[in-house]
Amino acid sequence: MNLSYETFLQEFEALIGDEWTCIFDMYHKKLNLKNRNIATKKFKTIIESVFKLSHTKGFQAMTLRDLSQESGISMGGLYKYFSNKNQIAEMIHAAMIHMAETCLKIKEYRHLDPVFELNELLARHIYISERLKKWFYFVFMECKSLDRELLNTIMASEQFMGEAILERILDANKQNLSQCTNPDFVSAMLKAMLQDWYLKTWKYQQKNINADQYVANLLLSVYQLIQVK
Amino acid sequence: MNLSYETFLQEFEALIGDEWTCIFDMYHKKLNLKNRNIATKKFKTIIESVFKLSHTKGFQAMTLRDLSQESGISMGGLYKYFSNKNQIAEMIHAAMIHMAETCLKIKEYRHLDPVFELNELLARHIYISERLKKWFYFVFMECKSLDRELLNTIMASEQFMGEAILERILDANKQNLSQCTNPDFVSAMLKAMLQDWYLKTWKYQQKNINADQYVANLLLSVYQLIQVK
DNA sequence: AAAAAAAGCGAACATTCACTCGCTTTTTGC
DNA sequence: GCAAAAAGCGAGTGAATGTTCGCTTTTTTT
Repeated sequence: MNLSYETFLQEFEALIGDEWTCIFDMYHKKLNLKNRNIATKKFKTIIESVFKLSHTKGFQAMTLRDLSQESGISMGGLYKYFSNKNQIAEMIHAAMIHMAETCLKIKEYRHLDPVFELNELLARHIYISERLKKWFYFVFMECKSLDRELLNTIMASEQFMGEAILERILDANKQNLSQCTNPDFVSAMLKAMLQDWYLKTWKYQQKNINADQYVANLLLSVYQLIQVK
Repeated sequence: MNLSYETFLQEFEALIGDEWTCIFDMYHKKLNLKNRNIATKKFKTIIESVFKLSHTKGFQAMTLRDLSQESGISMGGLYKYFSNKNQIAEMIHAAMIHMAETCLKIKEYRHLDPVFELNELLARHIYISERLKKWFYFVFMECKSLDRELLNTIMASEQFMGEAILERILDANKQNLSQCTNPDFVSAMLKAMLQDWYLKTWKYQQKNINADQYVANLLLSVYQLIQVK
């Protein structure tokens, strides 16, 4: 059996619902927001405007007047949904981390076939970053507007992923399923490819490669790179 | 024969000299700078300060007061070396493009063994981006502070590189030197790896992988991915 | 339907920033 | 060694930005 993007999406919805209610759940108390219906819609328009503006001019260069105009919400109105500009970035980061971890950590992979585990790991990462494309892109590009603590969380989960990949390759070698001569480099390569998917979305869109095809190609490359027998 | 980073550095010096005189040559007329000796030194301290500050807080978030303090040059003094803040970014971009193109285009690769050509292409790119690490990183992260024209130049040279890689793979297939079933994906993968080298410098530094080792690993992967016979 | 609560508004405020300019110091040309 | 030119200085300026707050409109509760 192989995971597909469609089945992943179902899993995502069952697990998280959607990103806007997730943000609401995380922050409504802090911000004194009562009406879930209204607030989730506003979060959607605000954050999508933030994504659009920071994609073209960057988060720091985006002014709150820009955001007000783009979202159609007044300055005073905006401030009901965050307490200062930097908190917007923080909310996006924190919610994205929460969603990604919820999605990636439900499965306990250990003690299965390491090559299969590696496939699962890579596929799930592509799928979650496909579902949350703009979130991943934002977090990568704007991580400098962040405080140390959140940044550390991100770095940690980055490293966790890198090590997980490496471990599977080493396991596969140990179990004589593969003979990879440069596991460190190959795992770095695979991580770079996970990143490329959300950093260069336009490129793959232009080449008409969807998430499933990308995963298929990635897994083919894994077989060649670690020389699965 | 194989190019090494050391021999590349000699070539670079012979061709360009160093980055600061390059910037001086490109901009001294516009800025009315007369003393080459003084100006190149100042450019060095200013731009290195820009790299440091924009690495930690981003170019947009960096204020000219920050820059003044970091470089030890007064506000008025700084403005002798650029006419407005955004021009700093433009100068860095333009100079970096100029240096990279000078380095990459001297060699006319066509009509040799395509696999050899591919190796050369990749190696040269790693080496130039190693020599100009901070420049490449800055251009990637801060390209949003740019006007359309310069951005287009960058995009064009990006695409040129991608196509050059792809062509070599297709040629190798055609000449029956390799049998790559997914040339589009493999070329995307190689490009991603070129980028990873200057985006994640700290990672490879930590793993004690230098430019030559990186190239060697990359070339090994090429052989596996395009299945050289 | 009235009253209370929540959501939304935008002009006003204080602050910060990029940038300037009159001046001093250093370098260059003779 | 002196005059002219170049380089360097930093307080001052106007514009723009993040943030607030008294008020209006909409929604919820009773």
